[in-house]
Amino acid sequence: MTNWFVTTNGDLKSRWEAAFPDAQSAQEHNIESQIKPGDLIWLVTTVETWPALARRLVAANVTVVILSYMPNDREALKALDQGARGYVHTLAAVDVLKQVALVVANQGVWVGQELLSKVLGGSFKALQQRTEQNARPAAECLSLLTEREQSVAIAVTSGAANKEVARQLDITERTVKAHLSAIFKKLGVRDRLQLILKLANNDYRVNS
Amino acid sequence: MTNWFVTTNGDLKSRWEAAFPDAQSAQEHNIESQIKPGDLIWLVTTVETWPALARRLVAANVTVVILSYMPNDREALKALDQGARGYVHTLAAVDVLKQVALVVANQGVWVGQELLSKVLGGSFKALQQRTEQNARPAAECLSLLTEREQSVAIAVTSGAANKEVARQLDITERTVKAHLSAIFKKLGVRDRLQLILKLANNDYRVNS
DNA sequence: TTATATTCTGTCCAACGGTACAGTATTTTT
DNA sequence: AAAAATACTGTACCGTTGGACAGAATATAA
Repeated sequence: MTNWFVTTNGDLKSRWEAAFPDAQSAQEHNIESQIKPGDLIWLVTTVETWPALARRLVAANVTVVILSYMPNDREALKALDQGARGYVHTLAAVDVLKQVALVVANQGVWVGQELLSKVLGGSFKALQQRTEQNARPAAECLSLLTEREQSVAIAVTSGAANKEVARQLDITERTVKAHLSAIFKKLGVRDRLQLILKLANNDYRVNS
Repeated sequence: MTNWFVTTNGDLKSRWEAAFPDAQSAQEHNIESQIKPGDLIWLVTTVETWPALARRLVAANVTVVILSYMPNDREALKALDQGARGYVHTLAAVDVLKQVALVVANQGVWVGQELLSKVLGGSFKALQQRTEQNARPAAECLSLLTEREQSVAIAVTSGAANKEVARQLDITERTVKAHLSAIFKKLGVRDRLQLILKLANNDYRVNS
């Protein structure tokens, strides 16, 4: 994995090197021919075509973080919309840059806290009104299960098929079935549907 | 800085200890008297009063991360709105927990990539659309169906098997299947599980 | 009156789900 | 040290599910 810093004029090289000694610098016109999948690209918004470039880079299977001298909501949204995995102030502290790299390398997304709450702020009220039924005695059910069984139960509760659960937990489908059988027995349900309903705390019909 | 894990019953202690050997466990009623500013509090949503508790903890100058067994958009928004700095699956891998700790300790915000893109993906309008869609689940979906299809959908959503639905509606199992196929097609779901989740307004998928 | 929508039914088949046997390895408890 | 619990995998069986073809009767709309 290589860190690439894409700027118009090679600015701020010393900062990049302080954060990532092995980092490479590149320019808008030559970056695309040098990248390898999995690389991490830091793209400064002073590159006029940054949105299109970011999109192409993302399509090429690299991770893109946008650096802006003047961060703002709209630009952040645009960055994320292009598939960028981070949006940071260009002059963020070196430690922060390292942190961002860690996060995006681990499938996370980085945006600053104020920014996030700002971006989400508008829709809070509407959402809050809708956040009502939070009763969840699902906890008691889950506590009857072993740790692994809980993982399986929760995956199933999200609608996953056995094969998908197996992939998620990196075990065979057979093992998923074994866990599920144990789950059904412990919770006294006959199948995954009843399990969902039980964990969703809806009353369910056993039979008729 | 101390890591505190707040649960209802001290569940999953082994996981916390694997991630943070020095972590302390606490319960809803005694956590507030023990914390010091700068501490990191992991709060599980099975604690019924987690939103209010989170808010008070944030006000006390500690960092709060919300852990949920069944992550979903609304809950995530609520968590962030209370001032939480992270929102993670309770059963996230130990490595992920460590990662989250690093991020929030450095003034970052952690939400999963999928969630964030779901929330931010596209634009504000898209966000609002999505929100609206999530806000009125069953009614809106059901109105797309014919009367008979609705009956079938509702029966299935209560956990009934095809045979049971057939008995309830006094039709053959074959007809139930026919209705179901139409339902799946209209609502764009692949099976009865996803149908339940859709009608239960809980179509969040864990992991990838 | 032709067309469309709705409701109902049939057979066949591949894929999925759950169980009945099984077993091994590791850790925890007694 | 023995027993129990946990995690994992294998083969085989059978019922369920959903789709691929289908077709037929009735009501409503163009």
